[in-house]
Amino acid sequence: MAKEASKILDKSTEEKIKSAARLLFQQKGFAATRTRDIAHESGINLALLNYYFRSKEKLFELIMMEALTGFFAVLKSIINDPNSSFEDKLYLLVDTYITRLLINEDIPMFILSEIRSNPKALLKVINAERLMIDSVFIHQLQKQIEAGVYKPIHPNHFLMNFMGLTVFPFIAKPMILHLGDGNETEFRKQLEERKRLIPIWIKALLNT
Amino acid sequence: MAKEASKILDKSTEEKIKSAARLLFQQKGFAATRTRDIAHESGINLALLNYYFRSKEKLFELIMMEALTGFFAVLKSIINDPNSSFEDKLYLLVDTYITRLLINEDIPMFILSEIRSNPKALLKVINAERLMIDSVFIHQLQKQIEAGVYKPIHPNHFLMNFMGLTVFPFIAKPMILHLGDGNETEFRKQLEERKRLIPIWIKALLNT
DNA sequence: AATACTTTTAATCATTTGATTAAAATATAT
DNA sequence: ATATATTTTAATCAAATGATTAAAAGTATT
Repeated sequence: MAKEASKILDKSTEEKIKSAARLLFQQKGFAATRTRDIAHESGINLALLNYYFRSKEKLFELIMMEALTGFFAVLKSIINDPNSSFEDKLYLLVDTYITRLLINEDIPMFILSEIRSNPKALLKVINAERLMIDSVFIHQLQKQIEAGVYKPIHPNHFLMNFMGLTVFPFIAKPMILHLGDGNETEFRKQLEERKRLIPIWIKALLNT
Repeated sequence: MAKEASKILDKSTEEKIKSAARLLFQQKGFAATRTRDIAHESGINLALLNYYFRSKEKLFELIMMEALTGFFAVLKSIINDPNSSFEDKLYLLVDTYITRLLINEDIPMFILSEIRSNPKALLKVINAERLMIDSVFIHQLQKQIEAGVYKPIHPNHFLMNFMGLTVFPFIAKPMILHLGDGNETEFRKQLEERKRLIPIWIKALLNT
């Protein structure tokens, strides 16, 4: 096989394009991103984008699919682990997601705003229907409620509370900074604090 | 003056365009909205859009400004009312915003995603710098904390928790429906429930 | 009714934008 | 070294898109 060297180069340009596309799609969304900007950002010729990925749409689908599978793979593995307790999962989910989102702050807005533009296409592809409500995590919560450890709560409320507390700050960051004291370093420090605080708060909600 | 009759017509077409623009901009965002779609949606000739509003940008700025001022006017009047207690404000904010957002579900995603594209331009225009942190609402919270009614919490955490619990469900609706039981009627009923529940939960957080 | 002003329309423009093509450059195989 | 295959480039295309224009239609004023 004489493709080793070229395959490496292939992958290198392909990956350059993907990285630039990831950056721009996540920052500006599909509609506001120009293929020329992706080409420029990755330092390649515009035609190479179509050579490697056929079209802007195809490239976008690839980037989005990778973002979604990355997002849900971690979620699935945590919430359906039969060997960890409800509380374990709570800590692990908050810690894992805040850590990941501090590295890539744009992911939540990217996923949620593009899902809003095209909910069926994007959500049907990933195999996540009733993912939460049928999970070990939620079953464990319901067991705890039945056992009297926590007060009754509808799983949907729990889900909204949990995601709201964890994910919302990343979505609303510019507004929160503006309405608050506007210190970004402080903001990131507070997000680190929330790894510890959110599980405590969630448990407080569950006792109310 | 001979403009009365025509003024009414003016306003009617102007308003038709604005309504269509509001609908499409809020649903699809600035970049994905075509002026032709606005024209078609409002049943007017494409040229009238420019006749009345000069450009797509200008029309967008108008729509966005009205959305922002509507959003913040209510907020300001509630959080700086010296005659209501902290708890009063809590109930009123949650109730007012959930009621409004149930009528126009797209507003939060619209505002937050467009602010993300252009934070300085959009946030500087509205006079809301440190709006929350310098409000009577937050001052009252701090008094209550000093008085030992609530446990200490950083105002930013409070703000993120409060907004997260209230606003996040509207932003993540398609995903929440997909991860949960997918019943939209049920979802709306749960949002109604949250008017009562969020203040209770917030107070639970503040006691933890 | 005649005139002036405002609103609306159809046609068209200029740019932007996603995509393609044919040739050049580079790498691989014989 | 030559031939073949792959990758890259510059030039160009066609459609989409925001905007303009000049004429038509409608309304108000005298």
